[in-house]
Amino acid sequence: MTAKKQKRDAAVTSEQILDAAEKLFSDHGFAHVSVREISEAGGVTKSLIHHHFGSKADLWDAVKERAFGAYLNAQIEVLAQAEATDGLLRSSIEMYFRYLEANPRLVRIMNWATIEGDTNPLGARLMPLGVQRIREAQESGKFRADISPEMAIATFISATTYWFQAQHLFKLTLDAPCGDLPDDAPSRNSAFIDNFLNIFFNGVLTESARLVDGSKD
Amino acid sequence: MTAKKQKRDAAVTSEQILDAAEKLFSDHGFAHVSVREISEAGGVTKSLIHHHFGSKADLWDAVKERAFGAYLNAQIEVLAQAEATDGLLRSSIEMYFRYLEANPRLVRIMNWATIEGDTNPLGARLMPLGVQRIREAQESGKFRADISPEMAIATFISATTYWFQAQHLFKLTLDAPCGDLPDDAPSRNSAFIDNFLNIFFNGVLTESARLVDGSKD
DNA sequence: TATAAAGTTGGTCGGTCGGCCAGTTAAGTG
DNA sequence: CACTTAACTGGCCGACCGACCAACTTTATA
Repeated sequence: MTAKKQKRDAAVTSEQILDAAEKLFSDHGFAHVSVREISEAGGVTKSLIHHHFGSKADLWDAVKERAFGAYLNAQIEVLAQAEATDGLLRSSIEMYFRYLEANPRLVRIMNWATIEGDTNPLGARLMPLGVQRIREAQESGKFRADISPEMAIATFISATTYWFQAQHLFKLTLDAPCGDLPDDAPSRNSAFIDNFLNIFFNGVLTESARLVDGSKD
Repeated sequence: MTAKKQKRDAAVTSEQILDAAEKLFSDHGFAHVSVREISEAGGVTKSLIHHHFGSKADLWDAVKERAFGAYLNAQIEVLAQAEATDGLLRSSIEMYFRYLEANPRLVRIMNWATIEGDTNPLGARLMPLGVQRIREAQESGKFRADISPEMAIATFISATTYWFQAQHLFKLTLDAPCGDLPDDAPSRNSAFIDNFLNIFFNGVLTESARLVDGSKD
């Protein structure tokens, strides 16, 4: 162990609290979780939570901030490395989708934050970037000019986000009627994003660009 | 007054309670609302709520059941009257969208129910109906064969539902960067559904069907 | 009208909540 | 080492919660 063991470390303790709170809050929502539960789950005293975070609401804010911050960092990294590639929009959408897939807790936190009226910063950050890309594609004649870039982005954010938000609903309704779809979550997710990208880009591309793209009809 | 006035009417009282509960629950969620608040808002005694509905949780169930039931009745009516028309799928999607637009409280109740793990019956009812229609369109060569009907329906449900769920987020992100979009909610909703249907059907139709449809490129 | 049934009320119970505070212990500093 | 600061603890408090109950009033029934 390179790190010397310490009996007290505010940073470590804070993260323990945040971890426990994130799990409980994302599972059951802010109102359904008590500070006592969090303290027990995190192996700390209830008073210690108030010492580090002030109030229960402040702790919830801290949990959200950490979760959204982690996503934004990942997204910035993704955009930086995807800057050069050609199918930037396509890969960005897929990246966003895969990130949500890999972080179900973030999906639930976003959902709680949204329904409680909070302004989570994810969409706000994504929107202008994507809009700009679509505008460029429209000017170069690849994308149809009669679609609104903002609404196209809203469509993609909505479709992908809600897919994970309501995954257990879709699982329910998909299991019963049709037998030709995969029944494990990963393959189902892949099937969804493939179909979505297929529909989305076929609907967005111009006639000429669609032929170049080589999409089958 | 044809109905004789009664000082006591269980049905009327129940609806008063349900109305107050629906408003408060949809606004703030189950956990954030107390039975006392509901009783005060509904002009009844707290004990009366327990008398009529048993527990707070049972009241919440009753609220959801009424809201979903009202939607299902409307949806059945819509499907019946749209049965004859040609663009059935298109009009069904638009009907669903307009119903959500007209009933923001239902949207929030659905969201609360979903995030709390409840199985709301809306998607389950819509899915098989829409899938069947898409299958027919595929067999008649109007829709592309390489898309999954189930995933196409999931895309449309996701996009439309989340649009209303996160409306205040979109409003926020749409206001700042772009000035060419309408700033009132109704026009914005129309702009969204127009763009979505435009993209969706262009992405779903076959080459030949797209030409017949007369969609501009 | 007698009687049962249902609607309605105010009051109260045990329990849990978030927050606070006085006191204790470990870490940092000179 | 002494001393300050920060991490941490246990216990307690008033407020509020959902649920329950006994009593009272109106409606329905026969």
